Amino acid sequence: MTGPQHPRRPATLASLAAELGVSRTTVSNAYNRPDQLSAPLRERVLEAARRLGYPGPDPVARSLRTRRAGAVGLLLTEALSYAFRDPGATGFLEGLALACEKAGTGLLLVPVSPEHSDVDAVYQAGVDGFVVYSVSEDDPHFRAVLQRPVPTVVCDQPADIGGVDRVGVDDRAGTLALGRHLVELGHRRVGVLCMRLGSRRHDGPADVARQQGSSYSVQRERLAGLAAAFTEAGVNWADVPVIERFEHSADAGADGTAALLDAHPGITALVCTSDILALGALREARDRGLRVPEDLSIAGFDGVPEAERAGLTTVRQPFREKGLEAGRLLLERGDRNVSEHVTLPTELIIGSSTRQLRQSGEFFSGW
Amino acid sequence: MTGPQHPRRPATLASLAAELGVSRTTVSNAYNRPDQLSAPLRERVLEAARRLGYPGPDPVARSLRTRRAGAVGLLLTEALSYAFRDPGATGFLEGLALACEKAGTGLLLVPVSPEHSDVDAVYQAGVDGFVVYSVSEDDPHFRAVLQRPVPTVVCDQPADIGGVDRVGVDDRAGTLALGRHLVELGHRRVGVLCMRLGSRRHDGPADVARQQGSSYSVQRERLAGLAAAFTEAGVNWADVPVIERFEHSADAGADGTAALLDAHPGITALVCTSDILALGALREARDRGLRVPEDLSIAGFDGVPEAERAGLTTVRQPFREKGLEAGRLLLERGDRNVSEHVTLPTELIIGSSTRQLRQSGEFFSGW
DNA sequence: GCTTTATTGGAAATCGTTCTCAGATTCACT
DNA sequence: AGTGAATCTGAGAACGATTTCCAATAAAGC
Repeated sequence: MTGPQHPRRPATLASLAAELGVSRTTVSNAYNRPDQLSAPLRERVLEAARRLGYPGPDPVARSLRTRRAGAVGLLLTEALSYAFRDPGATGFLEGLALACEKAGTGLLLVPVSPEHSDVDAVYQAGVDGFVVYSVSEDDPHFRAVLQRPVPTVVCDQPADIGGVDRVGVDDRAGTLALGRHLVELGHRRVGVLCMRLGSRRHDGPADVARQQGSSYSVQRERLAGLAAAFTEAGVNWADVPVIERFEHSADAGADGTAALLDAHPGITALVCTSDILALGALREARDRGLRVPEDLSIAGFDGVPEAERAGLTTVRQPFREKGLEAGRLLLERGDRNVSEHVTLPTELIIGSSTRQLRQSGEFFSGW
Repeated sequence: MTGPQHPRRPATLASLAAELGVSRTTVSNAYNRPDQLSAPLRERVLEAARRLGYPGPDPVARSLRTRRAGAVGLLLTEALSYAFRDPGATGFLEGLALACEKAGTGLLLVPVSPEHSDVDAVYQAGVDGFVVYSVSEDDPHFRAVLQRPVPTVVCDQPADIGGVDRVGVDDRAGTLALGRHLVELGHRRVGVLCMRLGSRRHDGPADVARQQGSSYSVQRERLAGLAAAFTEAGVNWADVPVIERFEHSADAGADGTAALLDAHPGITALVCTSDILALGALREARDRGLRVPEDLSIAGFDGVPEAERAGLTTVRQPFREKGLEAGRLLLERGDRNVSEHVTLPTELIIGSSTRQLRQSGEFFSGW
């Protein structure tokens, strides 16, 4: 097998044309419009290209001229590499990739590292549009994306950005259903473990003001849904302990659960606003000798495979479909002017991690 | 929050320069060489840019001029979307993404769908180099990549391509160790379930000729390692049934296992050349009422998290490191001329799915 | 006050295509 | 042979920036 041989001065369309004694147009047509020139001539051109090692029209020059890059950019939360560890993000990516491959469009992952905020990467990306996956409202990279004169689709957050499409789920309805489920089971003394509410690291209790002022609308909505469910059951939401964790990992979930249980040993149910956190909560509960769900009910959000395998009660959301839909919005937009908003449904999955509260004296408040 | 406003005729560097009454060079310098012009002038330029909605230098035009795209292309096996379902591929992607984000380089996923072989996508990609992940030797997309006058790094396969870098693992040594492990446990009557050996669909037995003629060097090597291990134990490799499956999924693994056990009920050990297949094998064995490892030993290859959780005996390979290394080879290559080959080590993980063969009469051949 | 030396901004060439439009050639048909 | 239609081909202008000189101005040295 012979390797690639690259002449030090690579051939261009012009040099090939000169070599053949034809015009550049002809060579260009040989590649892009086979019907615009005779078959033998076309073959002659392609043969010469092969001989001179001409790899076909330069993609960058072509993009400049045609004003089409043939790729969409993807801006992700956190570090780029993190996306491949998060099951929700990979599901989304799979759907988006599916839409892209169907359209023959490339998918450019924009390098974003949490440390140096090199917004440059966004300005450097040669793309026809952007998909933004779940970033903070004040994310500088997102700001940069909005500057670029290309269509943009946001998934999940930020919500309510004028002029851009959005696809998401009804987070509030999801946690509302989940909260009501727990209420029905008799739970009144609950604790909540949520994901980061701001861009700056904060690990600890989050009061109502912080909850409502969060720059992450998804968390805001999920907490609001829970608040509504418990408020309508007569619980004073301000008394419900909400613990926030900056990192999104099972370890953080376990750690947050420990803090929560230390401070509020009396809770009978723990709601985590993501499955990853809930998996950590399950671990921590077991490590403490608490039986789930006998001693403590635990619920999550997202419906990632690992959580469903563990029998977690959760709210399932269609990650893959979100990716597909985001791709569709971006790639199949004609020249519409109005922005579209798509909200996909969620589904309450009742697993074996929640159950009817034991009717033990004072805490029972059913019937 | 106000949305992005895009003037219908977007400003260019030239129009901005005209507006300000300065030259294009000055505007360009304001962005790229702040030290080349006075601070007040620079501020005046940036202010005007803000006012006119100029989003900064066009990335495509800049790429054309500077001959740098600021991105590397990634060519994957199969469909692009498949990569996000395969745990090995996601591990690799995570490592590669890590290397990219460190270098501030974008990662362009080249759209490849198994149906229409639109090699165009490869020629369309504006990138400074390619990473190719585990494709067939005769893959047309790969051929196209070799045509492009940019550096290329291959991960896993194809091996032995002149002029391109490669990173992989010693597959043969891995299965050699695995095979010897089984031999030590007393197994002589074994069956093998392997991944696709050719680009065209084929599901069924693969004789030695087909094994050695495979266009997938990874499978070739893994089978060769097994052959070596069992040959040195006195087993005639040609008698060892090897079943091939085109799809790479647990379902295919279960299905292949069923075929293998139907045709060769006497085997005491089953080696799968990937963990995904092995997970399906475990399921099928259980469905048949076979106890693993008491009635049948099962082993895999790759060391994906799910398999290790299941206690599978396997050969672990460092996916993430492969990605990191591939990125390093591509991004940190100075202007070296010789191609580099990196081989990372594997590790035999002995789980609970293999055990000493029961000393039952005629089949026992230990001591 | 005159020359030397930094500093700063500008003119023009270039990167490799595609596109428009007009001119040239071929071909069939009367 | 003449005509009109059909088919190809070619010259030049974009596309939007960067880069290499060069000229002009300002600061400094004697």
